[in-house]
Amino acid sequence: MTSVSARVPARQQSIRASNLALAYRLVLDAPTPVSRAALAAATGMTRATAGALADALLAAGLVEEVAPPPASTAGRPATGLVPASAGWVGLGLEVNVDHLAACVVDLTGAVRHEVTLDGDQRGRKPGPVLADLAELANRVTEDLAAPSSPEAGPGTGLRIAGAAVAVPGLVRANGGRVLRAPNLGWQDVDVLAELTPRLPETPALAAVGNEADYAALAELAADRGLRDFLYVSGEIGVGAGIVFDRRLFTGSRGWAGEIGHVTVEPGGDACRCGARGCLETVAGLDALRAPAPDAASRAGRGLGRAIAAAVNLYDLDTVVLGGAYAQRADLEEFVRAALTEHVVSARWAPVAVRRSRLGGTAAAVGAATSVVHRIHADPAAWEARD
Amino acid sequence: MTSVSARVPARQQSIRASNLALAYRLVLDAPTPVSRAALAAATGMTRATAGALADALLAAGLVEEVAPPPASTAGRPATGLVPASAGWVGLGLEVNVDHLAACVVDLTGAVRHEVTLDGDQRGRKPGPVLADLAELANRVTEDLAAPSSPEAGPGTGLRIAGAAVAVPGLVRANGGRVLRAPNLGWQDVDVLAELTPRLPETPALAAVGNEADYAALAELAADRGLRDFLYVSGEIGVGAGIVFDRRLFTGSRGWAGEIGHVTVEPGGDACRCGARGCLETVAGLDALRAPAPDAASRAGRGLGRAIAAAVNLYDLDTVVLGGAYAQRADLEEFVRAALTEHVVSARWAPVAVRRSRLGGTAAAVGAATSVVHRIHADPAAWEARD
DNA sequence: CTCCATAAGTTCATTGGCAATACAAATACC
DNA sequence: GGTATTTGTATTGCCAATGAACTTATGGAG
Repeated sequence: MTSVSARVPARQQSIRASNLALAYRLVLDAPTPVSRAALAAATGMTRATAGALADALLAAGLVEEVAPPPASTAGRPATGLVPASAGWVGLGLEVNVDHLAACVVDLTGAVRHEVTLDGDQRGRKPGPVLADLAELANRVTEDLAAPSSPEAGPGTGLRIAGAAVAVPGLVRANGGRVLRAPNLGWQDVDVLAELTPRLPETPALAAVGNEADYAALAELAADRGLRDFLYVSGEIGVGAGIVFDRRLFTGSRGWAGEIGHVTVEPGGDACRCGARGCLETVAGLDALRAPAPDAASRAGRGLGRAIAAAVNLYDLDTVVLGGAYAQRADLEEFVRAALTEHVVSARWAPVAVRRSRLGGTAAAVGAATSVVHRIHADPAAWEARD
Repeated sequence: MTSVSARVPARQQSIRASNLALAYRLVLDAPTPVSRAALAAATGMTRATAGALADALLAAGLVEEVAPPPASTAGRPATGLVPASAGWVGLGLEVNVDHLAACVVDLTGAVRHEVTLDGDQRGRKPGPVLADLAELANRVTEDLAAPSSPEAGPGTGLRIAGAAVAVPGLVRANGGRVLRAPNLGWQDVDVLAELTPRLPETPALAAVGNEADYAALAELAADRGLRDFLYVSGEIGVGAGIVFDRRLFTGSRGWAGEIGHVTVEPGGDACRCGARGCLETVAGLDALRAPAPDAASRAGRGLGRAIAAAVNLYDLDTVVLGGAYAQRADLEEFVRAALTEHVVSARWAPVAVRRSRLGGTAAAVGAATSVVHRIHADPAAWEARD
């Protein structure tokens, strides 16, 4: 998920690909339909060029034309362009401690279909879990193929562009291999290899990623105002996704955001990881549910210190609390207080804190969104595939 | 220092600029002289294109041709290209607590000239300090202009491309304004506005940045093997520079890497910033020099926890200890132990820890290097300026 | 109701940069 | 000295963007 400056020269088609992505980005980000002329004006391209790129996006099925609004000014009315609501969609899958989920997100970012299967996955072997997940995924793709399914909505003909799988654990970047998912009891599981043969309807393009990272992407898609933020997911384990410049920051190996093992109580309780005083030992669900009377304040303060460390180190302006934290207004207050106290830049630029408004399947939605993002980022690659 | 995806369309000249930078990068990174044919082979460009770009770099004075090596194989011997040792250079300036420094770095990354002025700057007003710094800078530029100065070396005719100033404090990105430099006693100082009129020989291109960030750049330039690392500078304050994918990561506002105020002893000593238990209170120079018998171990453990937090959050593979820490082998051991204990990924990928081998003016060198990096990154912008 | 101003969108010749190919130059090996 | 081999250069064609002219579609003035 990290851009690597390729040692490949730019050719004429690179500039076209770049401009096509630029034009698409404007259509995607605009709150209202965009005309070809507006595209040209916003970018500095000529209307001729903007028109040609718009036609290419139309031909690829990535945008749609909408009827011009009632003309209020002189001149020929503009035909608007909006992201296509039919055509390519992303498939998002999620393995979590207490449920499995599959969902489909279209190019507009809308969730078109979602299926969850509740059930404790702890202690189950990866094989059966992934078999269940594949069945869920195939049910979703079959629903999409059904001629007049209610989920498909007005624009039928949704085609899966690719899939991504969210897992609560450490994933090797570019590998599709889960190194360690302690709360599932998994160790070194090749999710891609297990899953791919069981998903006949889904093209090869697939990725495996951390649950918190994908949930952060879902949050980004849901709130246009977000740009640089920390998403903290509180479950049995505590993970974080960092979004910088509207892109996921996963580190070179995909292991960034391991906030759960930041030390918040030196010499504190022993953690599963072998160290002492990790955030997880005071603010993981097991600790939060403990009968100790000060569990919540202890968790809140620890969480606040860890988040303040992340904000100090990354220079972020917003923190979103997700997972189980989304229900805990008390923790939010502790975090807000800790940021005011510990973040150096807070006096110039206060850090916003809020709880996620997304449901329990944010990671699945984010995984699907990540697939859609690939199309958004490089529409030229999707021109021929129709 | 952060790349912002500009909403500017790619033109034909963009592709040339991109390819020129690609060719230059290869020349810069190669351990031995590079031929035009090797350039073509490495990138996939045709020899014609590579040759044209090489000629452009030569004409701009950014590379030099060297005599072909004694031919060992059949075929026409290749004329090698190396980064130019004459021509454009970067000017780096540094304000620090106990010294001022100015230095010049050429396109090969070599330090061509360096001047320091020792003296306690604490409590002095910004005006006089910056006047002294400007005088230092002007002495350096005059030395360069002198026909046969020993510093200029064989390739005289060094021209200042721009300047950058390192300051131990919080700097607003793109502003040139120092918000707060507690150890200098500065608050809201417009360094660029103060300095620019006093530097008649230096072009307008100038930047102001954090001392630790620039020191990290110097470290990067000195060690080809570095790619993603944390540089921690221990002085009165404790700062960090983060380099990710060989680029400085400063956050969107330039305030990333504020490790000095990560909480390492909850409820600990009061810090200048108003909080308690900040890293600075246990591992800043004042604490290290304190007579307490456990000062070093306490500092080492606190430093280790803070660095482990940064490594967990950023997914880095190397830590460089700089500033006063560069002399402290004892601290290095504490940090190494803490990383082994607290970093989740350490069992798959151990984190390397080492002390900086650069001297006390690393920040000045890094500042000059940052100017050189601008030329390296966009050689096309420097074609006409001759 | 007609004409004109205005804005959107399209067509076509021109321009800049790279690819492909052919060609010239310089060396090792037989 | 001739041939193979590699480097470097010149020529032609292609692609995508530019700029200007042209067509289309609307509101408003007379």
